[in-house]
Amino acid sequence: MTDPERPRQRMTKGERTRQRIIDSATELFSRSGYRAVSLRDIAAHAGLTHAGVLHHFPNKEATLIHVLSRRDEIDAPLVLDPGLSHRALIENILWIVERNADTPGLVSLYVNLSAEATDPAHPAHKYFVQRYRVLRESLTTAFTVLLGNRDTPSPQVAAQQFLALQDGLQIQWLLEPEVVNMRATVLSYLRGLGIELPEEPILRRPETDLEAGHDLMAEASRRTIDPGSTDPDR
Amino acid sequence: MTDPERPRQRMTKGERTRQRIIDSATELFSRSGYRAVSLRDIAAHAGLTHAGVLHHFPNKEATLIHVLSRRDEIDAPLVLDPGLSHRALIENILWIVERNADTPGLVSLYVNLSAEATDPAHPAHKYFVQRYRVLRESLTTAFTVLLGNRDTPSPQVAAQQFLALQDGLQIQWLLEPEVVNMRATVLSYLRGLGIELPEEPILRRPETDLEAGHDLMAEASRRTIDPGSTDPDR
DNA sequence: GTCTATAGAGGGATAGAC
DNA sequence: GTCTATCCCTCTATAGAC
Repeated sequence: MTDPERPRQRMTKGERTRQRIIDSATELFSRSGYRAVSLRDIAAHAGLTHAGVLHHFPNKEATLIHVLSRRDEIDAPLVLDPGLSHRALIENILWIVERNADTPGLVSLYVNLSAEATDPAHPAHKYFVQRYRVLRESLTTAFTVLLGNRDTPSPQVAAQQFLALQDGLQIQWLLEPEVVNMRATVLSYLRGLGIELPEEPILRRPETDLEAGHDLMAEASRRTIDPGSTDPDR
Repeated sequence: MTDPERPRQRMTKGERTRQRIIDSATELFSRSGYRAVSLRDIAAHAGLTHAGVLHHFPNKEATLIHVLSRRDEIDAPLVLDPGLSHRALIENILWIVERNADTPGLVSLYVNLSAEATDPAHPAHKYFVQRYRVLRESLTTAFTVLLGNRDTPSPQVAAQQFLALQDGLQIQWLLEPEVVNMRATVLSYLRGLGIELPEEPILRRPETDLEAGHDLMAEASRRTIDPGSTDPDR
């Protein structure tokens, strides 16, 4: 899988084009969702024709798979590293909430996709089912410790509430950014659970094992298209 | 506006067809969202051609407006009746949560539409902005009283959290209905706020002033198409 | 009130030139 | 590696017959 951190100079021309295509797909899917964006839209944004895009990816669905995979390469280590403390997991999620408030496009991508993907026929359906399973599991473990001997909510319910709160807030925030403070509202929920975190934003990205948790998407990808086989340049 | 309670016998043929079209549109939008459903899909489901649909509605957008208006005629009195007590408002919302768990299509409609409609260019954008404004306002007033002299969360934040929780839970529930109990999880949130409600479902629809709050959609409709002018039969 | 026919735009995907 | 050209499909919307 392409390493987004590798300097562009060291990439082949094909790799750079693939990168540009995924950048464009990310931005356009973010704005309007997967189904409403055409290959021609993506191609125009990336500066080539739709046939050019289909030289690098076998079909439209493959571009979506790559967009999601790349997000996971960046974020998965923050939440799936098994070496993470329970507190660090919550802090890292809070950091993501914080960063989201600066990247409305990214938020829009996940809001649109997670809604579309509730349809079992959607190409990203399995991906989102898997995603929420993994996140709920991690959070349930963390809350089991962090909630101490509280009896309500249960760690399982707290995990569902915590994730639901973030998703729901994103919709309200996209509709009216001025009236919703995602970070403060999530913090307030955690305080209600007796979990105190610093009021100030974290700013810098938390340090992580960059190799951790990269395979959240792996199963879903394999069921559809092997991303590795779609690069005719290597 | 058509009264959905009036017996079908007393409707003209045109009214019945319009009703069937809106029923079909509701079901299909619920399954796949607005943009992914075509007029031909709606027409086929309602048992006529797409040209037949366009005889009753000037364009696709008008069907969406009518679908949303009809939902509001049913649900708005439950949350916008000014004669409602603060406790009754929360109970009515809980009743809606309860009913939602029996109507996945309806849940899917709002999940898909509220995501699509975060785009300012979406025909239902203004509608959803308005919808959340009104709901937050009602809930803020209710929480101002119900939270007593708690200082955290503020009534405004509680209103945002309460709505966000419901929206986010719907996504998780649509993805994996077996692992999410929407009613119990919302109840647990309210208990955390010190608001105790009966553990058992409410079952029957709460009684309301059926005329209350019908104009949530009115402004948004007027800005696009006057629904009254689209029925050539009257 | 509903249909067929059609216009005109745009979608995904493929073949083959360069 | 990228293009043009093309196929074939589906979309929204309109015109006009019945």
